[in-house]
Amino acid sequence: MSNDTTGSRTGASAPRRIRTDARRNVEALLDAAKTVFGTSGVDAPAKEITDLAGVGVGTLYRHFPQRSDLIKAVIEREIDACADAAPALAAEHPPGIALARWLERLAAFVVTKRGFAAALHSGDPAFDGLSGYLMEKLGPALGSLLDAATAADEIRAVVSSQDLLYAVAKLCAPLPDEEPDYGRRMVALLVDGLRSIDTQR
Amino acid sequence: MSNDTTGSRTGASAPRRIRTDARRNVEALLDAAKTVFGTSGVDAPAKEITDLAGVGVGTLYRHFPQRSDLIKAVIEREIDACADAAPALAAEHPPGIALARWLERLAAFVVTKRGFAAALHSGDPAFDGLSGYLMEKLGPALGSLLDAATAADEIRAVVSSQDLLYAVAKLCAPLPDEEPDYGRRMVALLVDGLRSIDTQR
DNA sequence: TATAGTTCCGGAAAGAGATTCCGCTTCACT
DNA sequence: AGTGAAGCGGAATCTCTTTCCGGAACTATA
Repeated sequence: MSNDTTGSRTGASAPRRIRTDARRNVEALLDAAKTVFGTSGVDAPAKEITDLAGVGVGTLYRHFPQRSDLIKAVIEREIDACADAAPALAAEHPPGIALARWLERLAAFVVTKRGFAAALHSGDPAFDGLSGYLMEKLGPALGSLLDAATAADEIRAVVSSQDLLYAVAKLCAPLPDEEPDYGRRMVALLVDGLRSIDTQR
Repeated sequence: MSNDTTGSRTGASAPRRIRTDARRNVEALLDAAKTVFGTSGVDAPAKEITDLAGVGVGTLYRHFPQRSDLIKAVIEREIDACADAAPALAAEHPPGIALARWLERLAAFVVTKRGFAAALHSGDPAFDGLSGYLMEKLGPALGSLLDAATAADEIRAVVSSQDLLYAVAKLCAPLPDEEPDYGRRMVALLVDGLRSIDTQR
């Protein structure tokens, strides 16, 4: 009676490890959903996703009871990937270039993932917290790039990472009739501005 | 054989007048849709709308074969209302105040109508042209207010109506975790800046 | 490795809502 | 008033979502 059936040190919160097939299915679903969302939009039939993932519908609903759960998971995964790209860039390039490259990558993400801006602006309470997640994950990543670039005297210290993040998010959520790379151009301009140390008095 | 069956002067393009009951139903549907969209979101069941409008589902689909047609029509109607408000404001207030009031009204529209930002950012080609419609209708309305205010020396002539329009549209499409009146505040700030003639050298 | 106890899976079935279709009504014009 | 077109309602149909449960697969233990 007094024995912990799992033997785990973490206690009541982790009664058992997640089954490996379950994790594999979740990954397959997220991959499939990312692809299908890109092809047919976020309102694509569930069957299209489950077929591509090679699982039954039941499995989809087990892991993502609401469609918004699936959308959120896909987006959060992309945000993570974006954050993870920062250290590699920082290692490969001088600070100013690393920052520019990373912002380009962020802009590309926001521009191409229409579903992202749509979810962010949908007003659906299911997506509350998404922009919080964005700040939380990307804020530090951007912050360290920014600090490094500032310390190396490659940019002017005039913006916070939050300022930049929101600026990119808002500028890159394009209006339909805008030229397609309006957002990217504006961000590039912004970065050029930041890096224009030598033209300053 | 050679007779025009309608007797209309406009020729082939207007074979017959639109039936008054049809027009009445369209109006009822738009009113109902506006209300229901506000209450239950743009994905509300069609029945909810037709019931409120007091018509059958068939009637909805006759006039708006796609849901996006209905959404577009509702939004365009609000845009029209916004544009129509300009002359009245211009008649009642001095130019600078009229401009400020109108921008407040525009901001309120963008902020409250979540569906607007969502449609604009959805990426669905069905909504292409919406932002064009916005520019086309609101551009001149804002332009005349702006010209009047500039002529009366109540604001500085530093922005185009398109600049202002896009600025409002983008600033007021709020991220979920932002304070709710972030957009309104930013627009107010913008207007204050425009009107700060006396503090300029 | 064999066993017991869970967790997870697939896909049929039920439910919910969207969309079509057509006989009947209402309107505009003469 | 008569006539033909336009429009209407809502039952029927179709599509997609969501639930449900018998059985398969996995993990922990001996």
